Amino acid sequence: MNSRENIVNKLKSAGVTPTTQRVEIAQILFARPQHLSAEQILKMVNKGHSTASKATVYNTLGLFAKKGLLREVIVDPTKIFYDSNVSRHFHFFNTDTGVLTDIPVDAIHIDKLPELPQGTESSGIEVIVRIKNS
Amino acid sequence: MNSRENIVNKLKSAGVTPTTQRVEIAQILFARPQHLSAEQILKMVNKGHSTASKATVYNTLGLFAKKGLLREVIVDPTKIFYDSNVSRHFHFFNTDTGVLTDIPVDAIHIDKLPELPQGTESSGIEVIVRIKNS
DNA sequence: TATAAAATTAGACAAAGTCTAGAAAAGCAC
DNA sequence: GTGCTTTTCTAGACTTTGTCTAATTTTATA
Ligand SMILES: [Mn+2]
Ligand SMILES: [Mn+2]
Ligand SMILES: [Zn+2]
Ligand SMILES: [Zn+2]
Repeated sequence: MNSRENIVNKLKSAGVTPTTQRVEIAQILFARPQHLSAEQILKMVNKGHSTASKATVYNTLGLFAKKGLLREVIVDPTKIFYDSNVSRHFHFFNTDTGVLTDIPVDAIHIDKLPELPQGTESSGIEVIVRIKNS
Repeated sequence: MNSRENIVNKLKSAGVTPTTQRVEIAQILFARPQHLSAEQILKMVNKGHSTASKATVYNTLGLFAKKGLLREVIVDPTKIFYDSNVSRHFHFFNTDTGVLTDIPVDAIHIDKLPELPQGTESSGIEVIVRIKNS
């Protein structure tokens, strides 16, 4: 399913040249829907057979996000989470454990959206439910 | 209205000893509803008559947040915003300008809240509408 | 006023992320 | 394939936000 061939095609379709490093990073990310930080990905890549530098990992994650292959989730003040699930959904963030979990889109209903400030357009609505262990 | 006396009482009511530095920081913050970063506050304090160290500013903001006098808003991966409006409301975040703006609570209607993961309790729902200049 | 506890400080330190300049790889024309 | 250009990758310096430490100062209390 997420064979190397599939990943290569996914990158090509998004207009991203499938280099060794990018394919390696993509294989880790797109293996399943998950939330990973840049430093986690850096470590995971360098445990595998090929390697990538810090700069390449950061550049690649930024590129993937720009091309819509990844979603950046900003909930933890110390690091960005990269979400390999780019379909519309929301998040729980457990402040005790630092774990991010998905909330299916239909589990929350939002209506009566606010009027945007003059001269701006929306680039997405985020809902974060902060939770703690009880 | 927000005289020194008022600020001192506000801190005392929250169980915070009103030291010189804390009162100075509080006067800046509670002058009006606003969203400020720690570094902005540090600069503002040290332009005034009294001063405070970096460690004290960070400690004070953390303490105020813990005591419910401030709300931390995490939308910008590079810094925390401290919101002097602790009443329930949501935010626009303009990714082009870095400016955070309030959305009144009644401008968004959320129902059908998700079930929380086992063994957790909610500590607040955040809605962030990311916007960009059009 | 004496003592203990709480708060402040300078500056070292940590961690995430950015930048630079050179090396390597990829793409392209022939 | 060869040469040439453009893109990508890299190590490591650097930046920024934020934390920590150990000594000093302030505040609370008896
Ligand atoms: Mn940070
Ligand atoms: Mn950061
Ligand atoms: Zn997600
Ligand atoms: Zn606000």
